[in-house]
Amino acid sequence: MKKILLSSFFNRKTLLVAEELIGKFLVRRVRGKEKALMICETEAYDGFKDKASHAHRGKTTRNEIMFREAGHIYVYFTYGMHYMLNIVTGNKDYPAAVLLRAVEGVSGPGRLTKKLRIDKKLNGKFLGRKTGLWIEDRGVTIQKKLIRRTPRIGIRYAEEWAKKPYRFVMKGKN
DNA sequence: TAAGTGATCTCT
DNA sequence: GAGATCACTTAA
Repeated sequence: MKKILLSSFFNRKTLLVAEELIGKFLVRRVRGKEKALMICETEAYDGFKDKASHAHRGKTTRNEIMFREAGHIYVYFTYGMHYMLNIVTGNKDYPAAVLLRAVEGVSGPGRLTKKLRIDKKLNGKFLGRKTGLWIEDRGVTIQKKLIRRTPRIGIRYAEEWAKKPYRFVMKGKN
C-alpha cells in the first residue's frame, strides 16, 4: 500500500510529525526517474521559543517559509556548501519544521540533499508529485522501541534547547 | 580536530 | 558595508 502524505499529516505537533516520519519514504523524481528511500533520522524545530530554530528571532526573508502552511518545503544553504531539507509543520504563522537528516544508505543532511539533487529551486514549493518531491507511507511501521531520541546535532549555542531530545533516529540503520 | 565555504544576520 | 556565525563534511 502506498499513500502520499498530505498537509493533514504535517499539520500536527512538530515532534509527533518528526517521530512518525521515521519509516516513511522520501520520494524524489529527477529526470523522469523516481527514487524512494526510507527516512531514518529527523529533527524537530518547533516555534518561536526554540533557540535552535531559525525562527526564534522572528520572521526574515530566509525563514519565512517556516511560517507557511504545513507541507511546504524549506531548503536553505549553510556552511558555504550544504543544502538542508526541511518540511514545514504546524499551523500557518507558527514557525515549525522537521529537518530530514538521513534516509537509508545516506547519513548526513548535506549528503542527503546532494544525492537527491535538492537545492534552492525547491525552497518554498509544496510537497507533491507536481513538485517532484513528496513523502509516502508504504505501510512500514517502525516499532517505538526501535526509535531512539537524542539531542539535536550542531546546536550547542542553543543553551537549554540544545539538550532537548528533539532528534529521532531509527536503530540499526546507517 | 580543524579547515573550507558562502549566504545571511546583526551590528555600524 | 563589515564581521560573525552557521541545523555540515572531509580528510587527517
